[in-house]
Amino acid sequence: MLDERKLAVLRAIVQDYVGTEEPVGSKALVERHNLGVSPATVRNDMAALEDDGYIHQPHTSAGRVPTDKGYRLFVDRLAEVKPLSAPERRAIRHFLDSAVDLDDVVARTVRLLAQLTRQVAVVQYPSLSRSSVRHVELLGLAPTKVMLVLITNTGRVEQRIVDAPAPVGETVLADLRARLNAAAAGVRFPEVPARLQDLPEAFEPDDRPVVSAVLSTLFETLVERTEERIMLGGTANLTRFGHDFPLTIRPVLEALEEQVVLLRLLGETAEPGMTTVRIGHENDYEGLNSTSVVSVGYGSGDESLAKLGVIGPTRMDYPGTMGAVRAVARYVGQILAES
Amino acid sequence: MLDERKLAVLRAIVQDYVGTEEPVGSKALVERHNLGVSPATVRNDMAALEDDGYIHQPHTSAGRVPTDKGYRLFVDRLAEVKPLSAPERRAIRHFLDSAVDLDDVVARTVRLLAQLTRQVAVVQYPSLSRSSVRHVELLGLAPTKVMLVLITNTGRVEQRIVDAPAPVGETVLADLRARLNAAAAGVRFPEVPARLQDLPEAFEPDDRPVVSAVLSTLFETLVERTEERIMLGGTANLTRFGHDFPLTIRPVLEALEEQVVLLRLLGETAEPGMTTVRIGHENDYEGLNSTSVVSVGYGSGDESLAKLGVIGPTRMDYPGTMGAVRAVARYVGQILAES
DNA sequence: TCTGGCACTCTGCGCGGGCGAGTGCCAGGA
DNA sequence: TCCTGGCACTCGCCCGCGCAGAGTGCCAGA
Repeated sequence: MLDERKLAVLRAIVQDYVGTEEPVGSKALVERHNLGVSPATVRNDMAALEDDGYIHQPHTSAGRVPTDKGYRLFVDRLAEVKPLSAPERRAIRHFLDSAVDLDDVVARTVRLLAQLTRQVAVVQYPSLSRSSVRHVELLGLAPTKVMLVLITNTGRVEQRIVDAPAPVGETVLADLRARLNAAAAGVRFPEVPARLQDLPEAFEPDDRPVVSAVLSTLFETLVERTEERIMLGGTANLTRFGHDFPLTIRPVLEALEEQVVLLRLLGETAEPGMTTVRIGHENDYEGLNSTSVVSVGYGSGDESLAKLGVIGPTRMDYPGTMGAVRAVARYVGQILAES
Repeated sequence: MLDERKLAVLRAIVQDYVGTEEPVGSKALVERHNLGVSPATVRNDMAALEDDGYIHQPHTSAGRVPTDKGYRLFVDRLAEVKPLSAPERRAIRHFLDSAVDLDDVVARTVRLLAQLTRQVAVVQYPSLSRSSVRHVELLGLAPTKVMLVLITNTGRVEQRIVDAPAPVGETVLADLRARLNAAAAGVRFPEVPARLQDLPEAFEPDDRPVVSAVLSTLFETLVERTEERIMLGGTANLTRFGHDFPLTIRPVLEALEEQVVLLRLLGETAEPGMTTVRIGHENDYEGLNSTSVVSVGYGSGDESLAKLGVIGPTRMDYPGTMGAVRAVARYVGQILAES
């Protein structure tokens, strides 16, 4: 069905269209790529490609534009990931090395990705599922209010206010604090609930509701905070999207405001280095039907901590973008492993 | 120079233009507002207003559009801040009440502001410099390493590692923790050093260097961490900006990516409730020449903790926006005071 | 000082024609 | 069998034209 030449034609179409943002015709194609055949032949191939749904003609007398399916084939079989140049790699390395803390690493990564790809960059905070509890602190703020402070072995601190169902005595609080730390200190997040589930029984029946309230808040904190945070940047690059502005850009901006959507977009976790490309309608979210997402897992060592990626028009430079995303992910992983 | 009627005309022009987004002519003006005079009279007034630079004519045969100066006059003398409706206030209250921690309060505030005003919302995290100490926690990590956790009355948490000059015993740590909290709890940051300066003398000479090390780290934390954080949202509302899209929106998006610019935009701090409006060219930043910023200080009690506000086109509903911004600021202040 | 009338200006819009890019098809040649 | 050159055709884009409508400025009169 698709011989070598047809694939070459498709590749050429994608490349040209990405460059010019205009439908590409048979004549221009043979001029810019030495395909070794005449425009007429290319036209036949194009007709075949169109029949198979890889390209599409906006109007009868216009050139061809790749479809989502066409981009998909291009990404899967035709594109070679373009590695970054040595100076670029050095710049990345240097830029990330000067980060002072986790927030800074993430912020810099976002900037970097946005600048390199000239698209919208999204970076998920490293997952804490491998973290463990260093210390849990409880502070009575008011008779029925307790502040819970969780300190992780990575130095991260999370705090929550617990509304207790009954007044909490200072002795109970101290007891609970001691027992919590005895049972949970050094334990990895996912295992904490199991270690603590019997804890309420160590207390007087009157105090158990309070203990349970504190515990459930703690569990929530362990789970929730872990995966949720995302930072994004480079939204100004959306202005390079297309000429038919507001309609294209609005749903994208709306999507970007929803953490949930962003998280789903980055997709299920995968091994570090595993690059995922979702093209146009392959994204569940409707507003992103004309965008593609290139994402990759990053992590220290062989375990994936989180994902990062970029969001851009389906008409994007896939090889370049994939190269940049991968490179950044690798360096971020290294930085995190070192610190 | 500007009699009552001219002011009424200006007010009417601003109101109509904000509503319709189209230059407003004399005839439409007398039809929609009962000014009690004929279009011809209004035209004369308009000519005068234009001479004084309050309004402007895009083309010879077009209606008038307010200038920055016109909006300024409107805001200063003609606009009455529109209070929110009772249901709206209830909704705000309810929405903010369900926040679980500081991050959540800020995030919800941003969403709220963006939705209420249908513009881009910006919320600065409560500043540390005006906060007071709620609790200081010390954790021995290693013989000569102590983690210092500072919890502020606004729910913010800062942590530092202290390198002690000598091994620190658990009893000393407990003693220090107790004394620190006794002396500093509830005290405003700037006054903390004075309260604690004699503290080392309460300890054995051997332990004093350790105490001093902890104290100096604490003082540093109080002062240093001025790096103000900002959260923004509602960027999708930018798409309602104008019809001449990319050119208007791009510099705005670029500005919004720069924390520094945002901080400058919110401006110098002021008392809580003090509403500031910067119109068009009154903003230093060039890219925001066709936007206005409505900002207000918020805080618990009578002291301003930080600012929040919205950014929108100069052609915005100032009374409504100011009302919403003020109301949200007041509620956020309350929430922070309670927690 | 306000009003009604009048002439004038300018933008926006719809219309129609010409241009050009690009196509599909076909017959001839390797 | 596959490629090529040629040819007729289609259709979107651009340009210029003219018209309608909104809005103005000015002036004379109340």
